[in-house]
Amino acid sequence: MTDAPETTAAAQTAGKPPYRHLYLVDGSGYIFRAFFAIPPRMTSHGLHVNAAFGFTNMLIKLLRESDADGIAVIFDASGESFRNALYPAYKAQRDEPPDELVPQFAMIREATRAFNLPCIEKQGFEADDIIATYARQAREAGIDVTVVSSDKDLMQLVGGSVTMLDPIKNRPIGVEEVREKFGVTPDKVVEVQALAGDPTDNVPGVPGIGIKTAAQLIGEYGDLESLLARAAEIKQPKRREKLIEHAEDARISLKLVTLRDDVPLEETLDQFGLKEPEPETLKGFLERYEFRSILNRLADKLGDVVPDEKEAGKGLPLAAPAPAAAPGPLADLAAPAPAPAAAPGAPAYALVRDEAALEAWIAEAVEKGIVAVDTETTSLDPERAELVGVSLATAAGRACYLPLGHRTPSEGEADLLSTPEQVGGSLLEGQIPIERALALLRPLLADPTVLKVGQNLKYDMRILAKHGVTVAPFDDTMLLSYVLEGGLHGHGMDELSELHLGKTPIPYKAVCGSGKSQITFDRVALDTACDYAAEDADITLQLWQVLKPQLATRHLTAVYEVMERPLVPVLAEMERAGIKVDAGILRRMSNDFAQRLEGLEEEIYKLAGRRFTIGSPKQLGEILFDEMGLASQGRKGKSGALSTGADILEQLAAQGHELPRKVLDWRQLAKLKSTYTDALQGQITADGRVHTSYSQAVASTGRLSSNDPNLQNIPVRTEEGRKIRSAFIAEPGHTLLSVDYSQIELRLAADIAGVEALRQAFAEGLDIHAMTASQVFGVPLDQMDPATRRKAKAINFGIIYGISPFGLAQNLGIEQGEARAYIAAYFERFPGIRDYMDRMKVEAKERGYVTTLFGRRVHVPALLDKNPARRQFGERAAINAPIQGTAADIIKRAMIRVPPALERAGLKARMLLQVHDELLFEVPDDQREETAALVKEVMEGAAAPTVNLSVPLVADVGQGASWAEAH
DNA sequence: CGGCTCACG
DNA sequence: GACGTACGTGAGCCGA
Repeated sequence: MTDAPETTAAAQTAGKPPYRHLYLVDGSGYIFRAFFAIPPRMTSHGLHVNAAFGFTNMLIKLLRESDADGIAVIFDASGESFRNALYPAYKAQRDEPPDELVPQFAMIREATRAFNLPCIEKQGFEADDIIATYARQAREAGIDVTVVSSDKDLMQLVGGSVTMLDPIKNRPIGVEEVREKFGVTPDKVVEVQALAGDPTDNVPGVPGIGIKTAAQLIGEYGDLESLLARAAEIKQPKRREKLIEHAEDARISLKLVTLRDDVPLEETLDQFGLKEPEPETLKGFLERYEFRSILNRLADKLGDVVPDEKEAGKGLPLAAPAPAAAPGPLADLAAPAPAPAAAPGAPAYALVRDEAALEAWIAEAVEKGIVAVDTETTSLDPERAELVGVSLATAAGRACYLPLGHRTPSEGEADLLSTPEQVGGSLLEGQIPIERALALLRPLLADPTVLKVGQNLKYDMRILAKHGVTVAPFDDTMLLSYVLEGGLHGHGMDELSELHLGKTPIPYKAVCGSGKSQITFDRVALDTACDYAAEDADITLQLWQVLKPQLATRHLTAVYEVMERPLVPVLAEMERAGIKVDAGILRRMSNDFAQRLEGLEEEIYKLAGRRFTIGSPKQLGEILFDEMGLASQGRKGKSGALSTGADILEQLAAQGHELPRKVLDWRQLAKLKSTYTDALQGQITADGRVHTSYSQAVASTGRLSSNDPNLQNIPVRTEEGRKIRSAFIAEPGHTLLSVDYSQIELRLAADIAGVEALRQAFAEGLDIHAMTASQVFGVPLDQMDPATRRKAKAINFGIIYGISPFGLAQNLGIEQGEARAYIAAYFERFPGIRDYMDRMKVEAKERGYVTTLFGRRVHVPALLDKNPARRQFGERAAINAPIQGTAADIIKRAMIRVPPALERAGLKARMLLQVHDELLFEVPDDQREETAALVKEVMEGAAAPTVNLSVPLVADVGQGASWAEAH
């Protein structure tokens, strides 16, 4: 090995090393960082091994996934180094390492030897100097060098064929990263360090100069000596004096931070070529410290740990890129390399095709105690979706895809002669049978010691529940983001990835296409599917790593853990339950509407003098305002067209015009037909029920939203519309029970704004709108007329929304001046309201968000907009959000408590729907009364014990065979 | 795909 | 005095 011809530049080496890429691992640096970065971990004997475990995994990763064909691990020798002779205080004030860490120093050396890697240290020198020495030698010998460390003191080595790799973040550190950190190129790093100093190592530097200033000075003067020589030219007096006064400190600092690259060393470069580890030694080491996941992963190399391996290497979950050069001695430790030349830094993901591989991933997840999970299906609608595959991620950049239901791509059009198999496609080979795979996954996904991380896990839970798989415990990155940054941006994975990881995930469109040529995920080729699906799990895990720690630091743990996370399984169950809908009623209504619409259309055309598209605001506007010359309020929309909204048509109708009235009637029926009676029929599934989907991370205030279909906006305000609710029915022998909060937002406004008169009224159970009317308009309660009460009611709503004279005038159809006077009278009577409004505006402007009584943050970025309209919009939102948001918090708390309360009481009711202040249940007839009382009690007490409201919460109960009757 | 309109709390 | 108006949603239709 040593007989290769020497190069002149490599005079110090004993021969030309038989490798091309040398990895110099900073063992001492690693252990400190790993100790604090990796969660605590103990052997059964109580020995702390977290840093050693991380180190071992890191070595395996290097051996398998990098192109390293030479490795040396470098350590600090015990005792002082030559730097102490230069400057006695150097590293003098360092704390003793923690007790749990001390024994791990030896373990890491043991690990290094177990992998048959050289362990290098030298008295009187630090690891960094040794690394610098070998890096220089390797560079001169034409060998690429990667320094595995994140130590800033090593960054001076970067450049040319030398790069660094942060082993904990698994991130390369190149010239760019160094420049980001120090503001200069690597060759100037020591100059900057010398000026800035380093308090942790007691490197003095020049007082008052940090990295920023140092970089700027070095950028200007080139190097430390030139700067010191010309220090008198510095303009800032303080800085000039300090530089002159501390010039000698700076020179000593330079010597302290400059690494020696001439350390006399026994081991030479040619000894660092990879050698196969001794299986018994390695196995002994792994067993001694109980690194079971690693034992499993290396099972095929070490024998008999996982007995039923069929092909060597096949079960290994690690995908390694093919070595660039001839395979090194450990190449055979590496998994087969399916990954082609990927972009630098782009991880190659593993495709799991046999049970052994799946078991290895599961074992790794168990070992890690955390795994990100994502399912791929044939549809976004969980009711119709079929499971196609599952992806798992166990660490950043480490993920796999488990295909389960991929089929042959269907070719061409199906015709009458096609067999069902040709239409449906046949299951591809090389996939673990789905039930077998799920049998393996089931214990992992239910394992109480393994945290499952997902993005919008409710969806995956519903899919997996169909196969009898439950997921617990779990975290949801979408909800983490929602709790942390609700109101600032959306919480979809692509958006979060861009935002937090600076990475654009593979677009779904790129995999499945779009529009007419879109295919379902089960028709995607396995390799493509793997890239896409495993990336999702990988990103999800990385998002968790970014987001989860922020919960505690921003004091949002309770919001997440008490109100959001526990709601997920509750919502999943409500969605799964669905609500029974009588299609016959809807069909008959649709037919009725169709007939009446036809009649109305004839009349409208007659009145207009011609046929036109009534549903087109543009055409209607032309008829009304141009052809018929009706006077309008002149309100215009963004497109510049005059508005034909209901309020405008209402005014025109009030002026005695026939056409606007007819159009209003037509619109009402058209809306009911298209949005409700027609659309809902198509949403009824095979069980005769409609299953909505709740979005938990959409509404900025903390509310839920309902979609596909939206069951939170089923008509109720008009007689005609309410009929649609009669189609929502209970199963035979059951009753629908509706329990809704009475005036919850107004009650909360009274509490939050501290309006004593309102609180009093609620406490006494008075008619709150009548009370308001008597206060504001001076009418005694016993003489209250409906019109006055109606005005007061509008004002009360206005308060909740962030009232304005214009809005109130609009709502009541009165002059703005009159509305202004009402508001003034209101504020006069209830001054707490105005104080509250001002407080919210100030708070929101200072902090960017307002909070609910339960601590939820609602961000209102519009408050800082320079456009006054948008800013005022933000002000109103800031006023409304604590009220609406607190109400949302309360009903969420109730929803979480109701199912276990029913369970304890032995009641069989199912919670079906939530409509902001109402919960709808399907109850066995004989349990109506008991269930109603229980639900009412839970809802009324839902703020306690976290918040003690100064107003009572009241929930009203209704029941009947249909939602129309129950409401 | 944005705008308009309208259903709900 | 600007700016364009009540807070929060989702869905269907029209027309570019």
